Amino acid sequence: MNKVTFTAGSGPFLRVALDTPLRRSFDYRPPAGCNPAALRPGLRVEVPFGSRTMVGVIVELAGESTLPPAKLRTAHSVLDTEPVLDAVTLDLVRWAAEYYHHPIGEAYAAALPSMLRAGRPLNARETRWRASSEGRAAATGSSRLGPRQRALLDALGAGSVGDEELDALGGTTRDVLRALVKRGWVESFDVEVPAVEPPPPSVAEGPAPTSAQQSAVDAIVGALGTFAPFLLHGVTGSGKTEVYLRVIREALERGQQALVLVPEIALTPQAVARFRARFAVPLAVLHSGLTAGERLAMWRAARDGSAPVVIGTRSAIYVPLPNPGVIVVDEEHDASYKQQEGFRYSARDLAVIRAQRHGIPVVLGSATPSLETLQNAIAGRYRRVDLPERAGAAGKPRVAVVDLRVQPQTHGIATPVAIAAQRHLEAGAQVLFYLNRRGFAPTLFCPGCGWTAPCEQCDARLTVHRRRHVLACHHCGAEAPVPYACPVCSTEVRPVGQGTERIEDVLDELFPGAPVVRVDRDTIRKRGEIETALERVHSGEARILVGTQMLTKGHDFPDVTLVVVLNADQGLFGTDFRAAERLAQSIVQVAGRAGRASRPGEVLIQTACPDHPLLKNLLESGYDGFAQAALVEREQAHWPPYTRLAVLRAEAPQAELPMRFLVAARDAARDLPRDGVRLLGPAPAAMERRAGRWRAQLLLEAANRGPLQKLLGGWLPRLDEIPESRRVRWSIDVDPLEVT
DNA sequence: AGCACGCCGACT
DNA sequence: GTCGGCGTGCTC
Repeated sequence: MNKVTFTAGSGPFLRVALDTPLRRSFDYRPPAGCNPAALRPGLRVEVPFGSRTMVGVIVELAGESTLPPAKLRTAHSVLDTEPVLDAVTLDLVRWAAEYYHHPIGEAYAAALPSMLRAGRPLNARETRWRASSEGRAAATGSSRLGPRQRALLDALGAGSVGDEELDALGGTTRDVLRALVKRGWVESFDVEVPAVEPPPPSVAEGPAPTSAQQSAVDAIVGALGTFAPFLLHGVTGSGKTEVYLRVIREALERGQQALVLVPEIALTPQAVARFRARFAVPLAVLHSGLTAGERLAMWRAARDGSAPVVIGTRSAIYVPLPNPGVIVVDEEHDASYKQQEGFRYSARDLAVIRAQRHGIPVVLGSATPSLETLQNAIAGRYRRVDLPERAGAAGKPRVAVVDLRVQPQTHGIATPVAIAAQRHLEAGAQVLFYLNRRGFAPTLFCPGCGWTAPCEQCDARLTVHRRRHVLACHHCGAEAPVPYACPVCSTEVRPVGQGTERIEDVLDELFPGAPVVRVDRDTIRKRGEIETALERVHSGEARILVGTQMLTKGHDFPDVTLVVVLNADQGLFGTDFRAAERLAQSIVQVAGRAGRASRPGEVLIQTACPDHPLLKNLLESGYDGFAQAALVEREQAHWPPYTRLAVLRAEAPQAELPMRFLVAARDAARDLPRDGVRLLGPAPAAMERRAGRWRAQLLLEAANRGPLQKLLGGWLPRLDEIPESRRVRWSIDVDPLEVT
């Protein structure tokens, strides 16, 4: 069947990406009286869309439109005089939208700071709101005020709020605000956002590089000006950062910019300070804690080149850069580079694509590289550079397993571990306990009838939080009071198993003279709190550290000489094909915290399966040995990096809908050229019910990207035609991190 | 996703 | 009599 092509008058037409989940762009006529020669991709436009007006990005100028002329509408205005996104960034976003099969408009929205998304000018200052003097008088006096108005005025107090805070307050806060502004009780004002911090007056030279560092620097610097991906594999403490710093300095001396991506949790003031101390140039730092205005200012500084060094988390991969020389992805194995909802892109993988487009080197650094990256190095696509020795040369830590089946224990701490900890504490050192499970106990159990406290919204058990006196669900956030007795048989219930809270208590008892600091999401709620906690460790005031993942990322503890992994078994039998990789990375990363300075370190791993091949491998031949064995297993089992995956997920409040949708989706692929792509499932998710919603998934597996991409391209547009698609929320995840 | 329109139930 | 529940159609 032939499609009718309309040529609606003569061009140019604007092909515009709009922030909607619709998987296409929209054509418009240029605004009245606009100079067609000034139109370019990357300019933002304000356009009518249904009954509202929206801000979009011109992605293409089209000579003709396939749309009937009567349906074409005219754009209201062009918002920019020059494109906000440069050619490479425009291309990168388009590439990502296609590769991850995400609606183009949402992809562009993800690449822009919120103020630009909202149509504010590139040079805008941030708008905030505060109570006027009349407003403050009204709040204290007896003026007629709605309860919500009073609450907002109280919240404002003597301070002010910006867009994020308003959104966080939620609901109809904006309407309340509007009413207060109208009455003159709240006024808006613009704040000048400090662009970027000025460089320090003097910069340090940095330590002399080791020979391994020097050859790594030489290799990467030698590749400046060409596309060259590097795997920089350096054990913890081998000085990867020093390599980054020296490569970046060289790029700066050539008048180029550097983009440094770091995992979400690692962007600490200390990490930034390390960069700031070395370069006599302004630094743009992009992370989730910025206000909308700050983010725009940083983005602008990167875009116009006034900040030659840009450090940021995942979304910084989309920052426009006029003259990039090198991209660094630190801790490239970190899961936070993959966005886990909505637009599910991998900033690490996009960094390689981006470097290719710019024709520059990209450095993927890690002590525990992902198996994907290792495989790329083995296949010769990435150049591997190793940093073997630990700078400061403390020697390798001694690693041993403690068999929980035979050793006596006190609430999750084996006696030999307690003795070792005592020894290290008496020697004046610090001890770190790692347990990836927060709360007091993972289960509340009835010894009478076997009942355990369930979450009403999820297929999960509630975790006991004793400090806050609640049962909490770690999957949906639901909370409930802690019952004294079993609701079924009235027997007294008790917490079973260990969480970080309980371990903290046990350690207090075992080592009364040694203050304990606990670091997990319950003790660290706000940005900056982790610094306070870590300061207690660095000052020596605290002697024992207990914590989750949070503790393993990017923090150094020079005086810790013993690291205890309390429960390795959780990761040994995970259902996901990446469980072993993740466990190995966690163990190696946390072990890397031990014995930094001149003191030898010791690592003890508690497990009930000391003979598990993964652990034996890791202990006997380190991460490299583990990775080698794991790659063989992946190849035999047809998992990535030897196959390519995509997951179609669906969820709905009704139990049977997601499966029904996925079965129909499977059928919709029946007549498409399959080309070796296998469809596995659908099957209910590992946790079928979560936050009151039922979930299921369909897995796609292929030997190569090509056929998988082709199938997805033909298939996904059909899914909107499945009747159930209106009643489920579905999403596609290309290169998923988890397939459970 | 929004948003409008349209058609049936329990309430000021 | 209407307010409002959510099915369904549409967005250049």
